[in-house]
Amino acid sequence: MEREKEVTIYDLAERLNLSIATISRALKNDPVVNPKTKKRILELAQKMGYRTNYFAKNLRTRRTNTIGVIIPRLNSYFMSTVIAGMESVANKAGYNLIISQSAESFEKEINSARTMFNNRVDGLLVSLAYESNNLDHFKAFLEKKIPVIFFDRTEDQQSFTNIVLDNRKAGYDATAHLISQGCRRIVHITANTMRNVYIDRMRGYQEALRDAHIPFDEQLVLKGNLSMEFGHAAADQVLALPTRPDGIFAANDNCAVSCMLRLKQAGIQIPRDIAVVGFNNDPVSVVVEPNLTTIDYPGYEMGELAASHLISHLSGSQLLQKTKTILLHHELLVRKSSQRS
Amino acid sequence: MEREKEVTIYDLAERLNLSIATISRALKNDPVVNPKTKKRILELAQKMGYRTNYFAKNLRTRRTNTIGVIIPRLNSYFMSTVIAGMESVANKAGYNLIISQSAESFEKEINSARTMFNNRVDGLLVSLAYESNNLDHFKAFLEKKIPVIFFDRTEDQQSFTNIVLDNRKAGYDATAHLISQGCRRIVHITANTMRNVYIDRMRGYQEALRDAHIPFDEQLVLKGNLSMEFGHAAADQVLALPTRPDGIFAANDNCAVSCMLRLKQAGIQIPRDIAVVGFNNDPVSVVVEPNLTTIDYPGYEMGELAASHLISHLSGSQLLQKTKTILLHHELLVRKSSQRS
DNA sequence: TTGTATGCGTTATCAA
DNA sequence: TTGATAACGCATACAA
Repeated sequence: MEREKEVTIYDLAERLNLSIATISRALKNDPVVNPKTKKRILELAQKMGYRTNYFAKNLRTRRTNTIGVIIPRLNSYFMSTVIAGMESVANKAGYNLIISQSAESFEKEINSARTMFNNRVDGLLVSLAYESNNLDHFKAFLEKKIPVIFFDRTEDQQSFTNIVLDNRKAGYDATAHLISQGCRRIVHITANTMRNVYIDRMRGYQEALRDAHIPFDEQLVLKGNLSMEFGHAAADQVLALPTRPDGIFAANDNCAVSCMLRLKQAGIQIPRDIAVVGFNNDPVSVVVEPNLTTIDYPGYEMGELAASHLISHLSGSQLLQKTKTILLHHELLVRKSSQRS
Repeated sequence: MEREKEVTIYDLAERLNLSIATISRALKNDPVVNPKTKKRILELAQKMGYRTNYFAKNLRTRRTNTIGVIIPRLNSYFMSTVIAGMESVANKAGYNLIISQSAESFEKEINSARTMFNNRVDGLLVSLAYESNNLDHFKAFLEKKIPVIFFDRTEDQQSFTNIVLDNRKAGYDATAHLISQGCRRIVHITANTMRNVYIDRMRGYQEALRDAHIPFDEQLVLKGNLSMEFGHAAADQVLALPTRPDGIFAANDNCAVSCMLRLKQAGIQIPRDIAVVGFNNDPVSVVVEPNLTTIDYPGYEMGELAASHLISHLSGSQLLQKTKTILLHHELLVRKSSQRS
């Protein structure tokens, strides 16, 4: 696997009878170097196929132009959209993305964090795993002043910036909508975790009930992993309840959809018997029949925002370096699955 | 953005009154160093929070342990599954993935290739853009003996390894199945590009027709970008045909699904009036009603295979370094959308 | 405007 | 088994 030798600034210097210092300056477009010589240098560099050695450069400058991304899973529509947004911004700014999946495991997340740390990423973008219950594995970044931004799946803390939806409000909106359609006995399908996004959506659900003077019934909260399989199981649970519910608010579209499919199999009419609202605006929501009412979650924008926020911080153009929470707007998209009137 | 200073092997050497050479050896677990001193070194390294400086290391060793991945788009179920498979293999082997999206643009793909080259990736995994019509932008890799593997979207060539499905066979299977269900007038919805996957699927379609003595009708081939929007448009075209087709083979599930939705809107019964087969086994195929018959495309396996193939090549454990084509197995999943008997 | 010299943190060669 | 030392390719402080 032998490599040919690379062209370096020494080679260029020798050919042009200049010092490597001048070459180096010319290559980074330093205004101090004579335009004519700069031109000669750049032309020769081009001709000889020179390419910057980023390892030497990084070794010198102690920056890597690399952003680490830790996410639970890549294979969801939402997450791949987020990554697409990040990649687009990062690429334009000359940053590379290194992506690692925690597979919802705390242990793997810790591992990923260490890898990112050892790879000396300039900054880190993280969406937490279900299992993660503390942020100790990010302390090292804090100590080295490497910025970390959490997005979507976050935790309340004072040390890092969070970028999230107003999940409480979104949960409220979804539930209030069901209530406005006449639902009184509303099931909430959510994740079996303390992760913020689910806690907050549930809180919104509860508040909407309270505001409508509907008593909260623990029995109507179904918890699982939000997979399509769990959607089926949830439907079975719904059907087995002594008094049939008339509405379902699911914390994710995939789960809502598979739940709908099972309910329909069982002869339930949607939305007449049971109205359904999901979360995320996954493309599948306009495939299922009736189309699923859902909360639009701007994944691409979230990715762009997280990346650009981090990068502007890194390039120092960010005045306010303080920790904060950034809220993205959501929107309730009303479709057939919930419209009774 | 000042950083504290890092612990280096010099610091360890000083503390232990050893040379950096010994430290370096101990850290890479060189058997030549005394077990006792090795132990002392590793303990101190741990205690002082030493971390390898990969830039120095890479600068010395001329390897980066980084794999570049260039793909058209990240936000499809198939592609994110592929990436997930790659990431899993790469991570275990100590490699990082750098991902770049070409957005189906030839120009951006060239750009991405250059970035990857400049970042000195150890190897490259590529799925070509719609627009790409030559591979000149990968010549630099060839010259530097940096291995490149193409997957899914490839091009016939002698220089690099391809990992693909037997798209011709898959197209044949899909079409033959429709024929077996009594279809005689079968539409093929495909991409507006010369990319291998689509050409081959179409070829299989034609061969299946020929074997069944059904004349090929150019009019029944609908070309577009395979988006959901195009699925709608394709449905409209189908409905506008003078003689109504009785079968549709679409080169991708998303498009097949949106086409089905529109046909149903128009009062067409599926599969009775028109039977439909898709491609990819996207989760949406079991949401649409009736469930979509499709070709199972093992994305995760393809990602794993591509990455492990590349890595074993890089680590030299690969005996056969010759260029070749690797075929993955596919499977026709027969569901309701095509079953007439 | 250009050049000299040094260090960034490793690995690896040669000696001891 | 360990040590001294020379690269690796670049950026930069200081000098000219």
